[in-house]
Amino acid sequence: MVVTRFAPSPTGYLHVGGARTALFNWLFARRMGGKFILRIEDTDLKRNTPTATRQVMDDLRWLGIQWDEGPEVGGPNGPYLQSQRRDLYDKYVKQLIDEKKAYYCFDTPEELDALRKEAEAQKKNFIYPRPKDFPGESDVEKAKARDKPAAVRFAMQLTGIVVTDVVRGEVKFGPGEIGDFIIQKSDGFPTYNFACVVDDYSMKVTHVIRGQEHLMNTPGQQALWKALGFGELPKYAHMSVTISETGGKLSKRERPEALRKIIKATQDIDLEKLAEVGNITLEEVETFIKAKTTPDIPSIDAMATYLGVALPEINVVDFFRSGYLPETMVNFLALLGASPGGDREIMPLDELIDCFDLSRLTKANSLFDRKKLLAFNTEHIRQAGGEKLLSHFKDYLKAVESPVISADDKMLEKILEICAGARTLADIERKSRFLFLADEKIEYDEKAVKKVLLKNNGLAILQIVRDKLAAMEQFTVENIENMLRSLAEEKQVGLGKVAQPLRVAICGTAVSTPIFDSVQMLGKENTLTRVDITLKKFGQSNDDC
RNA sequence: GGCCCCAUCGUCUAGGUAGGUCCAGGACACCGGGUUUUCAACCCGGCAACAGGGGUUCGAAUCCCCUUGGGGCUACCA
Repeated sequence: MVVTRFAPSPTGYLHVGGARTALFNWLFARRMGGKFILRIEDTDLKRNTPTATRQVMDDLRWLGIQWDEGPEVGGPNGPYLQSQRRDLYDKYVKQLIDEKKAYYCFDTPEELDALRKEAEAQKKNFIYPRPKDFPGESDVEKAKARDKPAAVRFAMQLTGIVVTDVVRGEVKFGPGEIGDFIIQKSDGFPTYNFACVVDDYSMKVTHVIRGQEHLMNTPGQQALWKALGFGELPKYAHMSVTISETGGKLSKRERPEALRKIIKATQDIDLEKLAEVGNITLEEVETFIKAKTTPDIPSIDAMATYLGVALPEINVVDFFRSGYLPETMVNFLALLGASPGGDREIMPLDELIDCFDLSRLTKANSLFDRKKLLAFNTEHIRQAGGEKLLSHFKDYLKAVESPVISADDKMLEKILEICAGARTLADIERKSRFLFLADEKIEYDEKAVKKVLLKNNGLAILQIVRDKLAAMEQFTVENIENMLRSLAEEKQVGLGKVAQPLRVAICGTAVSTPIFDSVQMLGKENTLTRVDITLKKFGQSNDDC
């Protein structure tokens, strides 16, 4: 049976690169009728974030990626947190040491650094100098007494290694190219390369599908696998890497960097206020701008919101909060660096699973194109249809704490219906939120006011519209439409000339749900109140125009 | 610096494993036009690529080599 796994380290939110790796593993397992395991690689105490595991699981679930074994669901090969598997790693480390396939070393970071610098100066690859005789337990005691760190290194095989990769074919590594790497850190935790091998074996993983950044780890892991006597190797598939628009691997750093750029490029920013909204000190803001430190994600987000700027989405939650559907993400990610062949693009999940094939993975790196993602989202919103879209929309509204959440299902369905063609859920929320604000809380967009109210007799027309609305007995979409259309005809102007002032009056902005429906949904009373407020507020300034 | 991977329109890609059906197809973006009560959506049309150089072959986007360019790794991170 095919067994795949996704093994993130809990250092933060799940980002799209990780999501893609998880998705490919999951898709392949589903396709082959196999199992998909979630394993948390929390062996680096310094980098772990307490909430990260929770976050990653939430994000995977939002995408619809269910794990058959792993945290919370359990399974026969647990525990699924590496920090809880120390005994297993210790056992294998001991085995390797006993068999003289691994040895203790006591170098300080400074000593290693010096060796590395020397190698570089000689234009050579750094290879750790393996001692002739491996240190024994007594040496470990001695080192500890002198406060020297004791780590364990794997005595790497000296012959060359060939990695057989499903997407790249045979990749050869010459003899002596891979040095003795550390398998157990001085804090007693295993390193990634070691824990990964032990776990892939003990969890019976058959296919290791991961990013190309791991290709260079593979010869070492393969050698370890053999030294441990684990038998037949799993199949390896190293996928292309996702590149960002700014070049280089898509990384979590991009959001803070984008924010830093914006802050630097903007004049008159109240740094104290910025620190306050970001819940950090003024000093931290300053060091952040100087690119010396990076605040936490919530701080970054809060500051961006305060500045009213949109940062590029990187994490799965970012896309959720920007109004993308999980179906969009899954479809788009499944096709990034992979292709079903032919012209197929927008596909439902079962089809995605059906056509998934490791041999269709692309070798070249691919750029994450947000514009195309937007197009995918537009299409998926269109295709999602009633119930599913409604449920996604409600999830979204809750997450962004929109006032629109106060609407009942019928109302939300109506909004979704009249917003057909929207690109994101955020668009729909933006267009409809005016319906759920108090009449006196409407914020007027300066540009919109200038353009449609203070020009071309906007206010005068608005007054006429107001009177006609007030006189209307049946406040129906049809009547509202007829009234506005005939008024436009009467005045010999386009419908926009009479509709836009009304729109700005009730929404404060030039963009909203279609005007006839908007007015009807708002209701006669609120509409008139808002128009009156608008007329009063901008009435005087009309004289100078 | 060392090692490794990669190379078709601006972008994602089809075609490449079995060379001719490819003066290279689709999608997104972009440009032009249409539709339109805003923003979208929608409809029609257009622009646009086999990185360069050598081979092999009757014939190469497809096979080989070199150059160039991009990316990755080079941690007691994963």
